[in-house]
Amino acid sequence: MSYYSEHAKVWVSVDVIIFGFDEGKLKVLIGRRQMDPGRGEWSLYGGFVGASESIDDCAERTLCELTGLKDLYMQQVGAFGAVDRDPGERVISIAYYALINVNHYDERLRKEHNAEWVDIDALPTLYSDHNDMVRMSLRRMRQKMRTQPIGFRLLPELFTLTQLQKLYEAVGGQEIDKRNFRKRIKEMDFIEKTEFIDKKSSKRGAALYTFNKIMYNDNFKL
Amino acid sequence: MSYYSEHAKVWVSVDVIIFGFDEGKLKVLIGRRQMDPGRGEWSLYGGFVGASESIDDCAERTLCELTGLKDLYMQQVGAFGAVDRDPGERVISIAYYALINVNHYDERLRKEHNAEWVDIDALPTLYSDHNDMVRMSLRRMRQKMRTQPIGFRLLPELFTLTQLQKLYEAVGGQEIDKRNFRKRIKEMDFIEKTEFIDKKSSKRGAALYTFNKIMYNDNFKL
DNA sequence: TCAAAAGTGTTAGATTTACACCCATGA
DNA sequence: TCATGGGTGTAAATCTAACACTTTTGA
Repeated sequence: MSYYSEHAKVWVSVDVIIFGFDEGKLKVLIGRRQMDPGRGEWSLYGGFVGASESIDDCAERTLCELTGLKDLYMQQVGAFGAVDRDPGERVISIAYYALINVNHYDERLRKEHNAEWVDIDALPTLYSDHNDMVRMSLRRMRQKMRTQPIGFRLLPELFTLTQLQKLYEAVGGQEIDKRNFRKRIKEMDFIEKTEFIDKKSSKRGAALYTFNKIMYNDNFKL
Repeated sequence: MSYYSEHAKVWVSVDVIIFGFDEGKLKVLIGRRQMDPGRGEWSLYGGFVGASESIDDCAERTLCELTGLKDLYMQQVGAFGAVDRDPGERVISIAYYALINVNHYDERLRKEHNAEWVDIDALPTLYSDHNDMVRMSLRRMRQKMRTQPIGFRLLPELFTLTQLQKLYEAVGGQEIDKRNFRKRIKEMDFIEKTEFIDKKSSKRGAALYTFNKIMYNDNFKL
């Protein structure tokens, strides 16, 4: 039985834009493409959608194959479907972005896949239309970040307000006034000051904060 | 030659959410599905992506087949890819929304396709995951409308400020203060008052305005 | 003792919201 | 003449942006 047999089938893949935050910079995880065509070119990670796999599952699987991590924050960006976007065959690809805490990403695994964290402002030319995908993901992620507290996914469990501010600056692409920023954060009751002090970043020490997800879900989620 | 032959291919279709504005209400164009499975169910219009057709082209083609119109405002919403979303076969579908001026849509053509304009607030249950697609399109369209003057695509060339306000109210789902609205519009120099007067809607007559696309593109586009 | 990051409030300006009456006209 | 939709301005409240100094402590 085949209702649609007169129509053409195509390959569908998923490409993931993996954002990380390290050394005060927003980074993207890219690697050298391991297959033809385009072998050796800088590229996003991706995978083909299996016959009995949802596209969301495919994105999660791809992400997990690369990082070993599950339950990451992930959002679909959209489908890229120019006929000749892939130099080999006609492939429609669906882009997803994910946010990871770089410290959760096993270095061994990273090296194994030849993956590299690259500064978002210093991205090389990527395979196919992957630069477009990154651009679009960044735009979406920025937008989301303005209205929802997703940034925590890029930070350690405990973080200082300076770290948080640097993150927002890196994502937004512009500096933020320290006092105004802290004022805004203080109003978000789901960002809680902990008893811990970070002594790494300064002599004086900075209070460590944490994101209370339960509080957020109960009291602030739309 | 086939680089990816070990991977499965799938059907990919496009579904279009066609928004119109009539009688002060935001409407969606839907029809009775003409093929199995699901024949006779309320459904969006869609079409399969051809082997040598980009997804954007497919969306335009689908839209044109139904309405006879080209160069409409259209935006991709995203890919829907649950394995069993289509009751017949595994089909991944990419949703696009389009904005049309209902007066440009030939009634004859509408009837020929058994298409109906349905109030966005009174949508029946649609085929497959089409209700999700509409919901998501509406969300996106709302968001876009807040920041870009796309609403004009839903109105006649010449429109009154009351019409424009009603449109924004219908899309946003809430009433707007008349004076504040007009103040805001007055600041948008690309909305120009014409010499024409609409006498249909009131005894006194209302000034007709138009959207100056060139002015907008030159002076306001980001 | 000093360099380096942490921490802290106030004020001016800009934006947003609320609100009510007169006007012109066709029926 | 009156019912109907068209058209207009001001003031309060809220939000946003600008701005500079003191604290702590390890080197």
